[in-house]
Amino acid sequence: MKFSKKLTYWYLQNKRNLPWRETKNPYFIWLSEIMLQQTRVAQGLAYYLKFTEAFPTVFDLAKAHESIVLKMWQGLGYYSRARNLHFSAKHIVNELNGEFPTTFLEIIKLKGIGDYTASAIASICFNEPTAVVDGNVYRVLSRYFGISTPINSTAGIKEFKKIAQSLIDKSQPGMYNQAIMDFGALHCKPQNPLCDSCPFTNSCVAFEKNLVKKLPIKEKKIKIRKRYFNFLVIKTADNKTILSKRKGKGIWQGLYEFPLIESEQIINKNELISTEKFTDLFPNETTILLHNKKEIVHKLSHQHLYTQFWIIETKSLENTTISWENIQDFPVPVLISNFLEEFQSKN
DNA sequence: AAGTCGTGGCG
DNA sequence: TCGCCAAGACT
Repeated sequence: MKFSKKLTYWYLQNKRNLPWRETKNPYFIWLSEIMLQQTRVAQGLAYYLKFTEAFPTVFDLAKAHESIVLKMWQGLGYYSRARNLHFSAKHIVNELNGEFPTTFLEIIKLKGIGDYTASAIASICFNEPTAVVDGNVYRVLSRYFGISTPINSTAGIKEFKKIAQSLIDKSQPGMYNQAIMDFGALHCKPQNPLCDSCPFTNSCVAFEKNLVKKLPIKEKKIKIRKRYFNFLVIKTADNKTILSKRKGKGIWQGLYEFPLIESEQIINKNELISTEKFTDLFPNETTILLHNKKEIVHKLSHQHLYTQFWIIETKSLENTTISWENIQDFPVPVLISNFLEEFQSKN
């Protein structure tokens, strides 16, 4: 039996019922695809429901302020997705008359949409036979065909896209694409794939050659950088604090945080108050208390952040300050959010 | 084109 | 514990 036919048969019996599978509205499909990039369905689902309720149309999303969008995205990670989503929503409303583009070549022009997402939207919403290649597809195809080309090499990306494109069911491309992804997610899993009950065992090269555990092959290992963060959690006499917006290209762009002093190592109170930034911020007398005795290690994909929260009590400040009651309105990274939850439960 | 960008779950 | 990796895209 043909690969796509067998896959479709499996899908119809095993597919997950997910809210974005009840629609072909490109705005909703777009939303779901962006949210699910490098993100598990279990984690993205609640955000999808929240977004579609708050922003039922692209116009609603476009007219929201970026900070509101980021606040709603808080906790989902990879925040450039939210910024690009919002940017493209405004572009669709202002430049495309509110109409979502209808072909792969037009869809992929949108900021934040690459080959995968353009293929997904074009196939699901507009029946265009463009094959998706995500982590699931790499795994299924590398195992089934016994391909050892690294999936994150330039050659591998081209090779797998070509094979995926050759396999797609052109009569139902949207269903086929979702079928191969669901098969990878539920059956041909990274660890402990269900080979015992697999409909493809009689033709799977990896199964035949006992290579299932070795495939797919991914090259390079990421390097993790250690950083040492000191957040200055200010409490003035009139119950205000300072948050600043992260700018530039690094982590958490667009999110807010307490004034940050980064150091080369873990530092103590004396070392903290002798830094230039500290004396700039607090020329006057302050009370300083280290909130967490042991540094909090926050792990990102490429960085480990060794973090200390310093509680600083001072009279009042000339800098722009915000009220502690309003702090929950600001989009913050999980590291800050976790601190706030614990800190405010005690105060 | 190799590095960067979050967070959480799993074995 | 710790490494892997999850509906990738951008620079």
